[in-house]
Amino acid sequence: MNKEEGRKKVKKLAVSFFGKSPVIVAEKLLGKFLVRKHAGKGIAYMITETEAYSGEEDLACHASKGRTIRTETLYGEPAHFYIYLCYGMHYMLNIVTSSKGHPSAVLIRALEGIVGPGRVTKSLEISKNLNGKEASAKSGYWFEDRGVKIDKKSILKTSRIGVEYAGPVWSKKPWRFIVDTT
DNA sequence: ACGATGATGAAC
DNA sequence: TTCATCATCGTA
Repeated sequence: MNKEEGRKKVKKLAVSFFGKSPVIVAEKLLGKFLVRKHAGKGIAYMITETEAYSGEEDLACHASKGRTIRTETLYGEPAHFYIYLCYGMHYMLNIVTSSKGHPSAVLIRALEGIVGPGRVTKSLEISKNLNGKEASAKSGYWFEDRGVKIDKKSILKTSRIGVEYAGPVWSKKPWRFIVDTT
């Protein structure tokens, strides 16, 4: 056990953490850490902004198109990464939630000091080859609880970004969660 | 305000 | 096979 781990309790998030509705998981991921194995050590980044995408009925969720090659990952096991290319240049990092057969995921929109979903994947060198892989030491990316407690009152909830096409009902769902650091 | 840039799904 | 669309970002 190294010094950092000795000071605070560090718990890797289990599959069961992700086996819930994406709205719950999205909020609970704030203050948790995304850890990347790089150059022989784990570099941890605190998660500060997320969005939930929930099921085929959610017209903003890619699963609203039904089961396709692309959405297959969303229909799979929770705690697996769902990565796709957006606007031809940016990879989006999502983690599958809920249970197998129930397509849903949480988009990681920002980490501490890295704001924006495209910047997150660029900074951590995440690309499509992580799609479908489980969050684990084996894939090189996983999640940890490092004992940071986020006060409910410092969590900002807004509608999701860039999903106007989903119509008023779904684009206005308050499923974007941000740690208010002001 | 706008162009970059390519996978995806739906139409034909 | 073609076409419009897109969970964005850097530059102006």
